[in-house]
Order: sequence, then structure tokens, then C-alpha cells
Amino acid sequence: MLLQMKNLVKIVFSQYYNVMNTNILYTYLERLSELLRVEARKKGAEQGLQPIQVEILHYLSQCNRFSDTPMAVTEYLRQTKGTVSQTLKVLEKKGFLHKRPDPNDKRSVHLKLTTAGQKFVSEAVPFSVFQSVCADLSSAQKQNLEQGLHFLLFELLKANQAQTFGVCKSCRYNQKLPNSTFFCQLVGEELSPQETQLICREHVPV
Amino acid sequence: MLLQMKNLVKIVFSQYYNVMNTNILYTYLERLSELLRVEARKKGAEQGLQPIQVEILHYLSQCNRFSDTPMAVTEYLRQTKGTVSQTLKVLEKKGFLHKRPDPNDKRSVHLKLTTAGQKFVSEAVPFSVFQSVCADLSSAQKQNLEQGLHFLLFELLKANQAQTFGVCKSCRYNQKLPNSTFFCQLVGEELSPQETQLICREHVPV
DNA sequence: AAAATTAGTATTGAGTCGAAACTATATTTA
DNA sequence: TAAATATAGTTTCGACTCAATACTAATTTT
Repeated sequence: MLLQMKNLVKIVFSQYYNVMNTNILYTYLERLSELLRVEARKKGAEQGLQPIQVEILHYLSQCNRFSDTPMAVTEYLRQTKGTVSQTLKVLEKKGFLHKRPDPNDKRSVHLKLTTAGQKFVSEAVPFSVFQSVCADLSSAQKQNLEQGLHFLLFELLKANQAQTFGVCKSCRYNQKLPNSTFFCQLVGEELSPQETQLICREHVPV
Repeated sequence: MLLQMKNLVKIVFSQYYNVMNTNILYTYLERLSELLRVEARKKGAEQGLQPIQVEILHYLSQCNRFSDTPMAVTEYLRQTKGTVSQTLKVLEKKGFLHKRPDPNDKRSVHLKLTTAGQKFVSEAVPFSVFQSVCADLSSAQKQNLEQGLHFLLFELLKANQAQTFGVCKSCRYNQKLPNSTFFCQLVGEELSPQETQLICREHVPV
């Protein structure tokens, strides 16, 4: 590398300079994004999984029972339903999830992780390097980052008129009942405390 | 949507609960990353460009004259040189860049954006929605975010033994000369002030 | 009862991506 | 200085993503 640079010393050729007017935040996010993607690819490759497949498994491990359908995955990942349908087919064939027909709507199916799917997510997401780097953040730094990213994410989603896919705990429709359970005013059903920590496609921020 | 949820009220079926042990920071980054990618895809689609092609053009608009080769792009995006070679071929065919042989090393080529390439980057990166959302951040928030992301990015790169690809201004080898120019102690060449704001593949943080 | 909407699948073509094999040039070493 | 090694880049292959389009079947609206 050094040697190669010694040669570069001799090089002289014209060079236009681009003004650096681009947002540094964008550059950081773009790089981090690419890095995460490459990391997810590496992790997934051990099981023959693509990055998008890893993301789908991760989503399915976090979503509630109203949000585990192909359409919900489609909205979450902001892709077309055809694309998602194909990828789900691959994941099913590989044994990471299976489909259960909805008992009430015959058009609809529910996606459930198999044991292999759950195992993969719990072991591989988020990958260990990321976790150890996060551990080095001070709690103030961590909170600042979380707040900032939350703001960016939700504002971008708002601008795209997309669902926020937050957890019930932070949803307008979620109501605390006296007996330490919760109630969703949209679906009109009771939710256990654990359930309020899962992602919902109908989430509306308070 | 509402109507559909009314039906869900009737649904009763077993549900296992996954413990939410995953890092919220990771989930935010993963989603932001996917959102940025989708957005880049949309922007690029108008010109027939894929997300990765947009990223390559963006990189080439920011890198210095020692870092505009296929190998540098490969390292920056952390992919294989074969993949990058293919993508560059497409970008060249589409008229967004052209290749210039290196006068000193006959193996090497330099990638230069065409006018169309420069025009695309300056208009499309970062996309306008992102810019307007960033404008709503307080300067303190912005600084916190920048610091936090910078930390995550550089620590992850360090963990992967990857080059940091920072700008000369923040490089160990960069030396300020009295006459408001700079000097790179690695390549042994003078750098103009503008040049010190460009990305270098040999960057080593101070 | 007819029309419109919704959930999901299948097909097609351009492109990504890693792996592997390859060419040509440059550097190291013996 | 000749041989071995390293480096920059290209090509080919096969599995996969992805948007677009067309499609089926079920459900809701009119």
C-alpha cells in the first residue's frame, strides 16, 4: 500500500474539485447502512440467507399477531408485494418460516417463524460486533443517538406517508387497564404486557 | 384498513411471544437503512440507476485523486472487485462515468464522473426529503447525531480492519503548510485546501 | 347482484453479488 | 536479473432481488 503511494507521487493529472455540499449526516448513514448490509450478508451467508431475508426474519420475530402477514412485511420494508411474496417463498422452502391460513379471511395468511428461524434471529441479529460497539457508548450518547435516529426515521416515514410500525406501548390506541393488562382501542382486544412490546402495522404515535 | 382490523377482532389463535432482547439502536438503523435504500432506488430509477450505482456515483463525487479507482470503490463499499467491476461497466455504458488509464501504472484506471454523473449526484444526493427533515433538527441534536454515528461507523470499521475513508483534513498524514496549503506526508505531495475536504482511501485518523 | 378493493401468487427481464478463473503489470526475492 | 509473488482489473456463472405486469380468489362496497 505504502509502496503504491510512492508511485502516486509522480502522478500529475488534471482534477476537478467537487464542493462538499452534501450532508455529512447522510454520508455517515449511507456508509453505516452499507456496512450493516454487508455484515448482514456475511451473517446470513452461513445459512444461505440474503440481507433482505435476514431483515424479514428479524421483523417477524418482533411483530404482533396482527402484523405477521405478507402485506405487513411489504409495508414495513416498503417493497412490492410481488417481491416480498417471492422472498417469503424462498424462506419457507429453506425452513425458516411457515404459513398459516387466517381462519377468518381466506385471502390472508400468517407467517410464523420455525424453530430454525427463531434460532437464527436470536443468534445473528444484531451481529455481535455491533453489540460490542454499542456497549462502548455512554448511556447519554446512546440516548442521544436513539432520540436522533427516532426523529429522522419517523419524520421520513411521515414524509412518505408510511406507517410507523412502532410498538403498542407507544401507540395512540393503546389503553392501560387496571389489572396490569392493556387494551387496543382499534382492534378492540385485550393485550398482554408482553404483546405491547411487539411491532404493529397499525401503530399511530401518541 | 380500519374495516380490516374490525375483522381481526374476531380472530383468536395461539401466539408465542418473542422476548425483545434486540437492540433498539439496531432496529432504528436497520429501518433507516432500508428507507434510505428504497429512497435511493426511487431517485435512481428515474435515471435507470440501482441504489449501489447511486452510492458509487456519490463516492466518486467526493473522493480525491488517489482514491478514484475500482479498487478504492471496492474497499469503500466492502464488496468484491468482480462485483464492482460489473457495476462500473454498467455505469460507464450508461454515460455516468468514464475511465482514464493511469499514466504510471498500466494496470490501474481512474474513474471520472461525466457531466451527467455530476449533475445526477448534485441533484439527487442526498434526496430532498432527507434534507428537509435534517433542517428540522436543532444544531445540538445534529451534532449529537453526527458524533454518535461517527463513533459507531469508525468503531465498526476498526473492528472489521477496514480503512476509514475520511477526508484529508482529519488525517494523521496531513500537514498544514504556512502558505495556507497542505502537505500529505504519505504521498509526499502538496494538497490544496479544497483537496483536503475530499475522501481518501489511505486516510488514518489522528 | 355488480363493481371495486384487497391479499396473495406467478412471470419476466435488468441488475447485484460472491466465487472462481483469468490477463496483464508491478514488485519482491533469491 | 530471472523467478516468484502480489496487485489491478475483467469475465463468467448461478442464485437471488426487485419493479412491473398480469393474474386468481376472497371480501367489501355500492
